[in-house]
Amino acid sequence: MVRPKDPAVRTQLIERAAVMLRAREPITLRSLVAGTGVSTMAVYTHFGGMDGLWQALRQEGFTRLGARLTTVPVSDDPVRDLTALAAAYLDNALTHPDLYRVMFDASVDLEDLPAADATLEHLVQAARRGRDAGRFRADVVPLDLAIQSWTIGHGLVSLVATGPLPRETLDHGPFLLRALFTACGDDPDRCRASVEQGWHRPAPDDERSAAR
Amino acid sequence: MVRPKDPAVRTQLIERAAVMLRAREPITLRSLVAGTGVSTMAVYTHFGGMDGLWQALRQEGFTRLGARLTTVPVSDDPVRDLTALAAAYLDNALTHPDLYRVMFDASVDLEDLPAADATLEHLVQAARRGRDAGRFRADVVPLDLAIQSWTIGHGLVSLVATGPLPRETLDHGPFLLRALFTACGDDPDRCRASVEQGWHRPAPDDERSAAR
DNA sequence: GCGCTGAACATAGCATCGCTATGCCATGTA
DNA sequence: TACATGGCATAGCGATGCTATGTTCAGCGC
Repeated sequence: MVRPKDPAVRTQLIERAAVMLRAREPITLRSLVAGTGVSTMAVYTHFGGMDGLWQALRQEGFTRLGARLTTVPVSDDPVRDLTALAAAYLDNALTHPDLYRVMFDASVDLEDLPAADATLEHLVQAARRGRDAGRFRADVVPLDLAIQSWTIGHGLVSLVATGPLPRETLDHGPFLLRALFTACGDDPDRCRASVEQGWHRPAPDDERSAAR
Repeated sequence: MVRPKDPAVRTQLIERAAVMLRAREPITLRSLVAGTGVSTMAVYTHFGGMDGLWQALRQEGFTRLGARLTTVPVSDDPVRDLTALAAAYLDNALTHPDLYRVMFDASVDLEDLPAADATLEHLVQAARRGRDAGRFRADVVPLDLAIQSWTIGHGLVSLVATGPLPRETLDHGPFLLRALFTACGDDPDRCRASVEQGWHRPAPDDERSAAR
């Protein structure tokens, strides 16, 4: 290693790609490096090609999603928190719809699995706290409940963001979450209150404003 | 119209594109027409370009899905039928994963909405029968329940087919459907039995064998 | 402190992509 | 039967991702 590669170039290209993605501009090898001062070869030294760039974009998407989920505060009501996490998931996906599409459009890349698992872990923790707090039955497996919550969130957002259903479809979220949580043993009335609070909790908008 | 366009060419190209899709071969204008005897211009006279071909492929996917759902018999147990429809939806998506991806990957095309609605209509009918039969509460809106079922099915299959989760994730299907149906007023015990029967009902394999 | 080494980067060119311009020809009509 | 018209084949264009080749510069041994 006689001449280290400049990490600033890497982040610059990823950032520019994310901006172009949001602007609905086609991301092309030449259009990506145009105006940056770097040449097309930089994409190959840093990412190994366009495929590597897309993979890096997926990582960036999961990183931003993880940062967004981290802003969800932990309260003494795990069901409310779990709902808030789901709401934050939907909000993030609709705030960065193109990035979200990139994260799940491409064929599965094993390099992306750890990032996806890290995302899921947020839900697993909340599910575990809900079980330990007695809101869910003792035989509820936190990972299973997390996957089921993720299924509802991902189903909703992909049918709306990249699918044929209108945005109002997201209003089914609280009902679906209540159905799930109640089936896991939560008291219907408490569940309704918790989901109501978690769903409508105003999302911290630092992420949204900082991203623009 | 002095020289009518040959409809056989159109179906031949769509069929070939579907085969190449299943074979994981990249579908290219030139590779598509290679060996068919027709030239690249045929794609433009019949589809107006590659975008039109992809749209035709989406239509084909919805058509096959609709045909698959039609094979689900109507019984005297609407909840079982609704579960069987969901199971058939998953089965179809996993039988034609690449076609399924094409159906939902692309940006929403207003031309595709009627096809998607026709798919949804199967679920709406079953939901309505479930409500009229007294299995669901009278205030259950069939369209809402259909959308909620679709959300679960699409969430599961896209997290598995084009996402990071393993195939066993589909086993969460019955639990999620029971949670949903029970939340709509179905008796838990009857619901469990109906979902069990609908989920494990052997899928008619004419579609699967005919497609290969 | 200097020259060598090798990786990062710039440039040019290749194969292939989707698409279009153009000409031929088959076919329905007068 | 002669014509007009739209389907289809051919050739070529701009743009794509990628690679081969040359240049430059940071880091190490002496």
